[in-house]
Amino acid sequence: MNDTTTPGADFIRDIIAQDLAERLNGGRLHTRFPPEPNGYLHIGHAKSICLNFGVAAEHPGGLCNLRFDDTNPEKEDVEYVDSIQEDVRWLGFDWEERIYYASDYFPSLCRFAEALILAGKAYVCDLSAAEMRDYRGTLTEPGRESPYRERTVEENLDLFRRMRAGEFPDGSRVLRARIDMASPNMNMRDPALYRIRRVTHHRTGDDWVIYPTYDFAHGLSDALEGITHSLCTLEFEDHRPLYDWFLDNLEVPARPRQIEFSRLSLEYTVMSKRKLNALVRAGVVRGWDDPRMPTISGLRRRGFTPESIRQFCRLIGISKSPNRVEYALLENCLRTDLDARAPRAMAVLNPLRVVIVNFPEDRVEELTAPAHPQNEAMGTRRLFFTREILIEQEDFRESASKEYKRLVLGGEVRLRNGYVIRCLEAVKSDAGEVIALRCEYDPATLNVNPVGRKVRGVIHWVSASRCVVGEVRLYAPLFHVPEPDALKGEIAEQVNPDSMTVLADCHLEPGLADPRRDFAYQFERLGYFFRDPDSTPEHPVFNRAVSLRDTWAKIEKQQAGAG
RNA sequence: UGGCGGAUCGUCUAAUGGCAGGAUAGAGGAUUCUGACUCCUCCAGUCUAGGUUCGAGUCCUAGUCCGCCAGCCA
Repeated sequence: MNDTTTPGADFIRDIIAQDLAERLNGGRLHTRFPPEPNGYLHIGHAKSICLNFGVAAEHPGGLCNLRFDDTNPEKEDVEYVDSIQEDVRWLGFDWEERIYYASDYFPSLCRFAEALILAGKAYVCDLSAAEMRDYRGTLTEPGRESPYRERTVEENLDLFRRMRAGEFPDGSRVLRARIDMASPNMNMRDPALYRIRRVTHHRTGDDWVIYPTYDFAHGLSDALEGITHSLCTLEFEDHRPLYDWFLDNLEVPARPRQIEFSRLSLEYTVMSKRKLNALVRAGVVRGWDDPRMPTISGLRRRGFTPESIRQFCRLIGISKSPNRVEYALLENCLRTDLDARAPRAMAVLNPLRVVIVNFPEDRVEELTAPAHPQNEAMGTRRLFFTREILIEQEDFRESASKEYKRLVLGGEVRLRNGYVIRCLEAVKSDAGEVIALRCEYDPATLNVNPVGRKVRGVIHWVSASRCVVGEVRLYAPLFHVPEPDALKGEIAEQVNPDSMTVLADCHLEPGLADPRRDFAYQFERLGYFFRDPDSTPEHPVFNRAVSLRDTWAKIEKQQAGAG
């Protein structure tokens, strides 16, 4: 897939181009992707990754760091650190040697804190969390100044050092910036800079009992790394004055600029790590990488390609507008990518037995089919035609209007990559259901259309004896409403109970016994399918990443609605 | 009754005072050994009301609606 179609300039790229033109920061461009390692990355993070790494790659000398914003050990874990790196790499981005951790800056941050204390711009506050909330005021009323706000520099320095030395219990004191308790911006009402937490950190162990807050750590980490453009989502807009306040009041080596954009919302799914975590914990999905999850690992397991996700991020663009992107757009990106590249195969999901009465019982005929109908370079594959074959149950009707382009009693269809067959008889059970078909084949129709008559259509099939039996999992959206965030109550109780359908008696063409593990196949007429890691050599398991566009299903639905 | 931000086809997104364009979805058609892909055609939009201007999606004024903010989360 061509990654460069529709470059899609946006307001952030415009700002950056202008900054570069004005030789701001000496003409340097340096961004960063700053995840907190407290969960798996999702498609919303992909948007940020594509922006940050993308914008850096577009300019000569542009760089993008990977930085873990690991300032809250209570929620963080190395499991997430590892998965995040894997996901960013898989998406196709490279931070080279520039992998950083906010926790690496804890000593520097401490020095910054002391500098603020020395300047009379930070103080140790003994208010409890509840008292602090009370003193903070409300959205419409100013807050009140803490009784500890006027401590001397010496006292503050002493207290802060003793906080760090572990002399005080958890939560008993915080270091606060001394700004303005009457600010209409709540973030400026003497925000907390450091809190006491005796929690083992996944990188620094028990070295620290005080940890910096996001606001204090983030902008200063940016400055320490020489970041020029700090791109983040809209909910941090209110934090920008504070971000700038730290840069203005401390001696920092660089002057990064924070720019905010809208986070991604996708129809029929949730995006908050809290909610995704709840789904995992409640067991309604099989893990962070469940193919129904909007996580990078879930999309990967489902069969999405990095290219399709990057293309999606390109198409949705970057803006500050509220948005909720249609799920169909994501699916379309995958289809477009896979249509060009996915090898073709045949698989029957709901089998119906067909006996070719004029084909000898012991004969096995080898057929050749292209791996891709529009791309000869992808080569060919071998199929086996036998007296007994399997077709899709829904590809046969005893009678149907001529709009139905499949097999009917007495009618002819072509078996994809094979012969034309005519249905002579439907064999029924005592209950009256069709359990098998008796058909005859026309030996003159291999790679040749019959003369003087037109077949109804083309259906897929597999040999009943020369095939492998496997499992196929079909997926529907995790939620049945386009905006699940608006649902009330426990998120785990709201998931679509039919979000996964397991078909255990699927018959696949022989080549699928040992499928490629890096890429999806197109099962012709059904969609794109990707081998699931639950597969064993004896029992392949495939996930349907996305169906093909299904015009017939749409017609049938309309007719059902009209009738 | 506080602060910050946002509003353009159904959806996402361009247009930086000068032809409202693209993508996707939708409708119709062509083609077809995938009811796929591809190709062609069509439908469809500037939140409201005033104002400035030769000219406004863009600037001004007043509204409306939506989002975020009262963690020692990020």
